[in-house]
Amino acid sequence: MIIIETRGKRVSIRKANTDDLREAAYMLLMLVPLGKTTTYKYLAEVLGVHPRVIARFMALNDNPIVVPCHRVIMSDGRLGGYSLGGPEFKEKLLRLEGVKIVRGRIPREQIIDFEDLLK
DNA sequence: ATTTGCTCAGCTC
DNA sequence: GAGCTGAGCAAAT
Repeated sequence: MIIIETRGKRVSIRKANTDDLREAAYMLLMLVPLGKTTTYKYLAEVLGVHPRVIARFMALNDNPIVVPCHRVIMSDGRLGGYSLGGPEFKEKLLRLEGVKIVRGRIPREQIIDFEDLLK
């Protein structure tokens, strides 16, 4: 995979096949610490794909044990979907990890920013 | 807070 | 290759 970065805005020239992108997505996700979350949008921005593609990748996650796809939420703080047990289960998992959910939303502080993470 | 329209890669056939 | 779909987004209401 080749990623060219121009003035802060990322432009990716994707010679990568989808499997490569998938793996990249999973690896980034594994950088998200316990008790924090990230969003489909962030991941999409970093990888230079459409957010829905990230969602698709998560849905196809074949190894939920090592890939914490429940930590990926929507950009507005709402939970988004979860194919293994539904959104209720996703919420349960997050609560279990110490993520606080306020009125159906996850507060900003608990959503990591890849800009910072990758420094 | 809710509705509306846009999106685009993956999927299916 | 054409058409459909969606674990989303953003603007307008």
